[in-house]
Amino acid sequence: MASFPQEGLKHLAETTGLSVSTVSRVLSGKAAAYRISAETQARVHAAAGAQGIVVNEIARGLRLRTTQTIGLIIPDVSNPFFAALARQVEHLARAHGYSVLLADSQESTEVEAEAVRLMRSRRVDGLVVAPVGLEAAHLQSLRAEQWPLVLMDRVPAGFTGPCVTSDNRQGTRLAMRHLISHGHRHIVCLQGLPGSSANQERVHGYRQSLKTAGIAVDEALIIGHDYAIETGREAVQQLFSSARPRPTAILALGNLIALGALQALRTLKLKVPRQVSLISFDEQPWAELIDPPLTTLSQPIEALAERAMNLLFQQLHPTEPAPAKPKLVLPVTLISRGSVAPLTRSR
Amino acid sequence: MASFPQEGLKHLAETTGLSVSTVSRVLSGKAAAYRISAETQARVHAAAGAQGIVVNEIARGLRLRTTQTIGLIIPDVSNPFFAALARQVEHLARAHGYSVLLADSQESTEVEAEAVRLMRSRRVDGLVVAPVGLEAAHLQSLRAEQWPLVLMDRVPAGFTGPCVTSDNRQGTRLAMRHLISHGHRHIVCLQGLPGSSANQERVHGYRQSLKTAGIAVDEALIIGHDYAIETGREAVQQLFSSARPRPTAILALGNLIALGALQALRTLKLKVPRQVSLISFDEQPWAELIDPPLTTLSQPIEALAERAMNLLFQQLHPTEPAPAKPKLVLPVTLISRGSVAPLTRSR
DNA sequence: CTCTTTTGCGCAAACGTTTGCGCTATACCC
DNA sequence: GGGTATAGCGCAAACGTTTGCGCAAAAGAG
Repeated sequence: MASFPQEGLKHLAETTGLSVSTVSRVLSGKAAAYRISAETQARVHAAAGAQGIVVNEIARGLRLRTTQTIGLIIPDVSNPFFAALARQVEHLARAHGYSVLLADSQESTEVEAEAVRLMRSRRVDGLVVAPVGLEAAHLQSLRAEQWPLVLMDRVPAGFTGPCVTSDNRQGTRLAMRHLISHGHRHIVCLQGLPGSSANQERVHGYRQSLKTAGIAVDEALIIGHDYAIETGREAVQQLFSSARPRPTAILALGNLIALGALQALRTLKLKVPRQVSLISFDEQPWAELIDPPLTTLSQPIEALAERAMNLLFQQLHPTEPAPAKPKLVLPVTLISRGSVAPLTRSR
Repeated sequence: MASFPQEGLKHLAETTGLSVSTVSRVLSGKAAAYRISAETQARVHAAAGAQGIVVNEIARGLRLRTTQTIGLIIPDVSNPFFAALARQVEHLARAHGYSVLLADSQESTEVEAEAVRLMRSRRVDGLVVAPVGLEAAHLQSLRAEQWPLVLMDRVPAGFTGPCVTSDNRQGTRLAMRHLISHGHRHIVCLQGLPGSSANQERVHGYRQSLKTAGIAVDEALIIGHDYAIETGREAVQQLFSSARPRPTAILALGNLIALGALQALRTLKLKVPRQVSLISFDEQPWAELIDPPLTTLSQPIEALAERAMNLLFQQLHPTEPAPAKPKLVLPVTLISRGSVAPLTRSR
């Protein structure tokens, strides 16, 4: 497919009357080391400029055992949080001369494992993955084979290796302190993927905060099973239309979940924040424009990606004797807007 | 990097006592065609199952002159419109056995051209690109070399080849009819990238609609220079704080632009829709939750991606004598919410 | 029992690079 | 002018597959 005769070092060698070796050396900047005359270099460059692209990276990859490619696995690229991560990863990769092979795992461990297999067979130089987070085996085996790897956002139990996450406990604690200090006692926790580390830590922070405040944990208030918008909607729908005393606040553990919650609250005709207060994980451009402006927990997306890529590059180009097994945890900040109100007797 | 001894057909051949050829034939499903005995096949499969991944796709790609990879170039993956496109493209690609090499052009023609060069040297089997749309040369040259290619969303002037876009004129006409029927005469057009085709068509629809309604086009009301949130904000800031008679409606040609506009309107303390009506391109989950709920033009994202991929697969696996040069145009729908109000004398 | 056909598999070339080594021609030294 | 050093480049092997062809053994035919 797509083969013009004028391609490859071979053709370049013929048109210049030189050998493939020489052309290769000139084009890969090894001219000096191999004493190629300035005149010959010029000849090659001229011819190379005349043609378009020249070197076949596939053949190069085979010979050099490196593809200058990093694999990126993301649970859902259309989730703006991950989209931003992906963008940053791609930029940093390109800035360092790497291309990005993208896979969307659709929050499925099986798809993710399959993606890992694929990336291995494609011989990516390294992997940065925001895992589903329920299984570590396929990731751990990469490490066992010394395959450069960094995890972002979530890290499954049993994974021992470099990773960078937000400080999820601190995040929820920030949010819970905010809610509790406004008088809230019945706080719903709209969780994401239950077994997944980020979610677990957030839920842990939720429980801990309640305990610290001397509030009993009502397990029925921890609800949800993934990060989808529909799940948030259904959870709120169900929880707020039941007979039990109505909760007065919601902590949504993801931006899509919060959107779903808002949809449900609207159809239930519950006013935010008058009747229900809401805090959402993930800061987004639309957060301040929502009705009411949404109080959010902002994760340092760029920093997450940047630190992750740094950890990866350290593995790709080892200089130091490897700095232990770094687990970076980056702070989350609370952006206070209008979606949280003090609890009043009015209800 | 990342090299375990137990990898590759070679090793598999040694452990089974067979030749590399035989192993290759079994693993690639050519067993029958080469009369490999059932027993031998079983032996290979057993050994292959014991090891993990086996075949080196790089070497395979070199030999077979196909990488089972498609290149995806996107102006900004963090823009939810493109993120959704990217997700869909990735899914479809994988469903057909292809991987996706991702590049984010950052709305820069140079970066895009560089990305194309890269993808060519990486020997992707085909390319699907949402181009910046200002230049066609680097894309057209791909076509000249018969490189399978499809454009999405925008198509630069001078490009002759398969592409699929939204019906941008129809979209703006829908929006303009809506606004004009509500009595609006001074309508701002917050445009995206001026020279880019999607934008041009949208602006064209804007002008046409005004003319049809007998309204003079005020060039000063067509403002903006890209799809960024800041640009939308600044444009509105500037336009609505100047002395001239205040426009009563805004048509934003992108979801981020609309967000910027809303930010600016809020700081200017202009009420939507009482003082300013607003319609935005791109439907998003948050649109209905904005204050006020946003009237939007919904593009058929999944369909765009799906049609584009179909056009690409037709090129990758030609069956028919090639169905001309397909240019697909998909309809846009108006979702009417609360951000448009009838013009009153109140101002 | 010999000759032909079929079965089952391996040999080796090729894909397009990179690179260690070696070869020739010129330059330098005395 | 003979010998050595150096400059400038090409040969060929190797990376890990796939595949046309060929060869040995088994099976079938007579």
